[in-house]
Amino acid sequence: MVAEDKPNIVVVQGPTACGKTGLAIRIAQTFGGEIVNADSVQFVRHFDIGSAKPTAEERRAAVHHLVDAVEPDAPYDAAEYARRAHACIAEILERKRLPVVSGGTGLYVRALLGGLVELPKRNESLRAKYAEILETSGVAALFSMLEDRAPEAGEYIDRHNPPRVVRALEVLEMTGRPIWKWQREHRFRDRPYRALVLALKPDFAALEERIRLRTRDMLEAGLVREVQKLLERFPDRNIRAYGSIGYRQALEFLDGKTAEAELEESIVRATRRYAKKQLSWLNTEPDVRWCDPENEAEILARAAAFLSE
RNA sequence: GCCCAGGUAGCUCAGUCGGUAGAGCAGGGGACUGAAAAUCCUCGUGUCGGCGGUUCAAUUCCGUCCCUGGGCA
Repeated sequence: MVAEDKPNIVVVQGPTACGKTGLAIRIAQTFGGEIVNADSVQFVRHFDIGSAKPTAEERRAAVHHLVDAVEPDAPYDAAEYARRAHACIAEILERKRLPVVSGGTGLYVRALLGGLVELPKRNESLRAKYAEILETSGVAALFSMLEDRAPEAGEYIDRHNPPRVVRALEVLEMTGRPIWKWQREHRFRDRPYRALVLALKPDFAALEERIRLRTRDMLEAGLVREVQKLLERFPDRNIRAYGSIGYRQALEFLDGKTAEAELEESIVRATRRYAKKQLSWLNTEPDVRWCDPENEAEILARAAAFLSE
């Protein structure tokens, strides 16, 4: 397949609250596109207020896909996301429209644009076993299980990082080969699309202000009530999305661990830290084009140029 | 006014049987291939409330003053 045969897509990335949704909508309207969400929390149903899902008005302004795409208690991950997104993009292309991927979850976008290693997906029964070891003996015990079978594990795997150690063990068990060998052969080298990757870089002080306002809006819109209702329906606290920003803090508040006066501030802090991490992730992503989210005209011009090349 | 407990990193606090101090959180930097709004790594000089005294040496002991809680009047 030569480069010219690959379908065009536009990707909008950037830190949380920087205006991705608005810009994606403008791009979709201008070039006849449909939006494909790339945000791991908006992906989940019923987590609405805290994930800043597009409003009804925004959804009218442009078609949105992969928002509310999985149930909170269903297993999902970056690979599942990528599968769904590829299918979704294929349908949009069928309709002769432009896919506009928009969202802040760096790994999801990377999985979409570069692919993940083709490996077996998470194995729940193995994981149940590992989870028990983790609980009773800690990560060190899990890591030494890994090291026993693959002595060079320390060079490639974060020994204190449970998710990494678990996946490495799981892959070793299922494929008989260390995960890093697979990864070294792959290196996100799939290139299914010809993508324009726009990374929005806002003025940080202005972003902090937007984060504060947005957090206040979320609380006023009933974030805490949303969490209470979610708990009635999904009482399992291990549900992934409960750990995400806003939800985690609201849960702590409901459990009496945080005073009401501190709730807003704790969400703002976590959000700001997250924004920084997103920026730092994008710094090492290849092929991103940085742009100023305030300069919509320039962004549209870049997209137009890309599409007519 | 008297009694008690405190005043140590931005915050909450530990500690030094006298040799100028350390955790958690916050903050900075970084990593990131099926948990990714997650997870992990890394970075700690601050008149140890002020002023005196004892001592080779005081944040640590003594005195005094100031401040904050709580109790008794």
